[in-house]
Amino acid sequence: MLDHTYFTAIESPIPTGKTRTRFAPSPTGYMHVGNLRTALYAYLIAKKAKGDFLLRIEDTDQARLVEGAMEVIYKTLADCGLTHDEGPDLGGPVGPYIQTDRKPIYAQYADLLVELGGAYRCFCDKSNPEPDPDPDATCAATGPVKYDGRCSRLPADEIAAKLAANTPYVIRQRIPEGQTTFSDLVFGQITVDNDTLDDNVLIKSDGLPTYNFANVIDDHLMGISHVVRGSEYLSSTPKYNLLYQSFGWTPPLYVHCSPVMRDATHKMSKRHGDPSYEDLIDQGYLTDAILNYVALLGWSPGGEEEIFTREQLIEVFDVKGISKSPAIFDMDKLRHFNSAYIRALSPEAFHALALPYIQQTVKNPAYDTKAIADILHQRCETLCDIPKKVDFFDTLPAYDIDLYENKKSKTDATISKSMLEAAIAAFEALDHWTSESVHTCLMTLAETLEVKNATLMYPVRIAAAGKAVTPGGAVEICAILGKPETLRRLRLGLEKLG
RNA sequence: GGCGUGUUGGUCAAGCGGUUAAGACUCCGCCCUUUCACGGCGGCAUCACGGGUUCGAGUCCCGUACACGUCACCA
Repeated sequence: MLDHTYFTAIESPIPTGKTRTRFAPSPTGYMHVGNLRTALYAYLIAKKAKGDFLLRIEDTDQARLVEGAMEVIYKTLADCGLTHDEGPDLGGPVGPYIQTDRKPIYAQYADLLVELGGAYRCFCDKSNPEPDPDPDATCAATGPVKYDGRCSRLPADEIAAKLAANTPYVIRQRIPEGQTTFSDLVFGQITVDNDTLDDNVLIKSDGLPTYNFANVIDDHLMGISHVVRGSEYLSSTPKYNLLYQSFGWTPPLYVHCSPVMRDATHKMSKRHGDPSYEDLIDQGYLTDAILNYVALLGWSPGGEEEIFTREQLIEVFDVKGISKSPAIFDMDKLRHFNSAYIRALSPEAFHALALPYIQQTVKNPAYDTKAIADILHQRCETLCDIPKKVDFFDTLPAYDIDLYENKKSKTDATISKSMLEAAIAAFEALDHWTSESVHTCLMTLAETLEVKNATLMYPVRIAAAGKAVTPGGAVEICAILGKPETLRRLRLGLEKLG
């Protein structure tokens, strides 16, 4: 006989009606973009309702554990500001928060469920084949391979005998006849015939629960109000609802999210080389930009505004805006968000972020990295754009003289030559070398020469940088280069022009 | 194969029986300009298909196609 006081004792101390969501990854790999989005939505739902966001680790598959995966999860959540209120590291009122630490709890509830008639012990060992290498193909060819349920019909004395003989067993869910309906906040009401459902294993022979069991027990005991997860669980949700019914519990609200795709037919995946959160960071994307973009992938705020801080997202987020169809991850749009976030940074913040990238190609300590950061600030989409944009500071590239030919600024080799001569003369006479003085010097010179600014500026910039496209104009570049180096490069240009 | 779900421009998407079918990204053109970028203006381009229901359908119903998910002692 089961001790029912045990269950009352460990029933959740969380007040009903409180919004609580959870992010429940299994530590099997890296944090892909879809995962991050699920975590974000769960966080937003909780915080919008002034509720709790918990972290639970689903590690019941001992074979798939990956070293270091937990650290990636903690670090990503922390970096993104998706701070949890309860979790393995923080503890909390409904712990433990790691499933393998909850093993005794599942065993108790499994026994209860057997007693309640919602599950049965299965002694079949034949039904433990090696994992099918290609279950999809098998099902397509042979149809579904359902367990025949023979152990569900075992007489009591036979069960007792097997138990007494220590026969290993699993616990399977008993699926009743009829139909099961559940409601999802994104997909609406879904009904299935119970005969399409299998008597799934709830407790494995190693005594650990499967996801199918653990998620129900944990979500209930932890007082989870909204279960936010990927839409791959849509098909098994009826089974979970049946479990809630057997226990006499109220099921949570479901929020199933469609996947983030790499193209029309494939999910984002590590195998295809799609970037994880960490990869994106390495590629020079800002956390806030990634978060903002990911929030909008498969969710629409309704209005025309697209840029939101995390705080604004909490305010504006609504489950109603989550879309049912999958969304394709668009790197171009991420770049757009990233450049907007970079431009919105303070000059100091940008300099701090950009410095290591600048130093990849600008090693000459004479150059003012703050000034270089300033000319880059409004001009890069990712931090990784930086090194090659400023590589000309350390070494003047070998450039071709037709670079001097430019229609818009009305320059060609001949005009450029005279412009450089004039600029060199003016610069030689310039003692005080600052951005302002260089600017005044050049502007005055253009006026004296009676040419448009571009006609003078263009050749000076080409000679100074040796590149057609540069961050900043002639003035900024010359100012950073300093007088001697500017003059050296301008004279070199003059030489080239014959 | 069974079951489930989805389908508005190239991409993200708004739309909730009557709209010139929003907006953003991309791309193109123009303006601004010291190259580029930023910014401003403009442009290309969409309701998967077929039947209904209705005075009227992207919007509701049915079917078809296609796609995805699921059918593990994985989650």
